Amino acid sequence: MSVSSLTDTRWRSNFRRRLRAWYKRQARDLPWRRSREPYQVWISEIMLQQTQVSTVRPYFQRFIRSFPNIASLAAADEQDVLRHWEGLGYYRRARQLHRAAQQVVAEFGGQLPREPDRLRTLPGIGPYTAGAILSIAFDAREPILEANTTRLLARLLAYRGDVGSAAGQRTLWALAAALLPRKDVGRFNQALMELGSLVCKPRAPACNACPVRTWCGSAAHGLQDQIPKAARKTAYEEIREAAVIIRRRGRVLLRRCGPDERWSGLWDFPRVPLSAGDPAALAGELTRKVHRLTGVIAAEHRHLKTIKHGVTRFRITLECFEAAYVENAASQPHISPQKWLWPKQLPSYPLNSTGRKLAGLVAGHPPPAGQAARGQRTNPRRRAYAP
DNA sequence: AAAGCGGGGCC
DNA sequence: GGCCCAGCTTT
Repeated sequence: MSVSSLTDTRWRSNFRRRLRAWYKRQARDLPWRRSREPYQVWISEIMLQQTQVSTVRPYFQRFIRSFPNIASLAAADEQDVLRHWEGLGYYRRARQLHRAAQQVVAEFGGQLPREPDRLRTLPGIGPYTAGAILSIAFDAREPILEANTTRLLARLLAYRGDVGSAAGQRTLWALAAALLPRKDVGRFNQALMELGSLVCKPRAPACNACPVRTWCGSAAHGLQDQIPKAARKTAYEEIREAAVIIRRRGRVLLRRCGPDERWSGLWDFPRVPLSAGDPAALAGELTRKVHRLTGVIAAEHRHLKTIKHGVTRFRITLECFEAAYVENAASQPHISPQKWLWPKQLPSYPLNSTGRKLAGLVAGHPPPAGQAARGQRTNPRRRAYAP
């Protein structure tokens, strides 16, 4: 199959027929396929950005139950929306989705617009998502291009260039557009993705089970393992950080991540970068950095565990500590909100994944009785100051 | 054009 | 341990 054969009408209709027949038999029963309501299509497409189907499945159901329509999402608390996103990653999606719902209410009368240009003005909706919503929900004749179809179409074309380059994107979008049927466009687009996901897989594609192998340039030459060309360079950076559970009379200190840091909008235990100094200086470094971050002085650090995790281009070794509150000695007001929370309150705050793990430790290990008593002496109970 | 943004599945 | 995922936005 080559770009020049795009003008061959008969070829394209045969391709579409084979693909649809396959999809009719093999389509998975996914929650978001049970409704073509624009709102539900929208939610699913945002959740599915860079996120696998199996991961999204339970999130979608809970989200729709809690926010059944655009108006209820627009009226919700951002924290509540984030809580439904907890664990899904790319939390900017949730904040943008929330803002977009408010924009739809304010500017579009509460209905998703059917015009591509207006749909694209909503935060979080780019070329793919707009095409997906318009074709699936409104049966508009709009192409899509994402991970599955990029691989599928590149293999069909035996495209040897970089599929991520501007030229590669132009070529593949053009093919996606040229293949579109006149009607039932959404089902066709989903069939392309499904084929890419179930058959035309990244490794060991099941070419023998492929309904469109006849037209595949890669299968014809045995190139399916080399196309698309892998252009990924990981280049991780190893860093060390520390997170501290600071206990104060039964409660623990949480802070909300600011707009310019990771996990913006989510809550986390106080977390600081750790220099690779000698272990003896660790306690002092922790006390100093946590104080600078939170205004709170904590001591008697006890190491709990080490968690390794990755985010974007960092491999993080996270040293988790427990510490006792000494005093609040903030030299300046802190922009990011922070709160002392009872362990039972933690589940109602949106946390990042390591924060969630530490929250589990808090619940499982209540503070020793002696520590609470010591905290009480150094910090006698008093009335809260009126603001 | 490249970087930032998460977390889990899978080999 | 590295690759991958129904991408979008900012620099």
